[in-house]
Amino acid sequence: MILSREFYARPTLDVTRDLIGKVLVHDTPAGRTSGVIVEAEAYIGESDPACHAAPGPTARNAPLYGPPGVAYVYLNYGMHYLVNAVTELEGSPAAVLIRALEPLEGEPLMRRRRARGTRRRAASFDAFELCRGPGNLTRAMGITLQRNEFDLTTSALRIEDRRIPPRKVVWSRRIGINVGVEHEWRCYDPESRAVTRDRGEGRDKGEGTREKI
DNA sequence: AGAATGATCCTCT
DNA sequence: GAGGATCATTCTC
Repeated sequence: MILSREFYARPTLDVTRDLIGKVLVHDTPAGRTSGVIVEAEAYIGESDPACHAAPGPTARNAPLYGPPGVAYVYLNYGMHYLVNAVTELEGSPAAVLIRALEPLEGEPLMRRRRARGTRRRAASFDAFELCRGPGNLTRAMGITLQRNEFDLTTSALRIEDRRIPPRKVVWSRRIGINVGVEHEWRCYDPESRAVTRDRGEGRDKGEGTREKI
């Protein structure tokens, strides 16, 4: 079942949490790829300095101001496409960045896309490595700027509820930003091997989850 | 363990 | 013309 527009027309943090366990699907001439969302981040409004809407409306961030349930895709660092799902009502700029997936369909195609242009062989990729990180998952799924503003409720790029058993979720600070770091708006399944490894801030908690190999 | 680096290009001032 | 919601690898301490 494809997620409805109403699903996205809610507070962004609710949508972020509820997207964990849903399935991102992309159909292309090369075939279908899909994966279970296990990590996502919320970017909320012009008052969130890390949100692309922070400077006010521009040509690039226009989709954020549009209706919910639409894809916002943009190029980051000159080489990575990042995909977001626009949330909340039209005129209220907010979105959820999809950060990691567990591959479901089209894993061989994902391997080929990830290996393309590199020295690595397609077979050398670990399954959980294919869609770990927002730039990696768009590469594996063949998502480019061309998909910007696509309707996630009807198009070849969509998010479905496939009744995957509920995932455990935890919240943390967002990754890869220097402003708005105080918000714990990153939501992920701590037991998924596809989740981005936590670099950056040292852990000050007594929760010594320092992993050894 | 943490910092630096390079690939690479669209968007806004 | 500067600066990114990155990633993997290579450095330095």
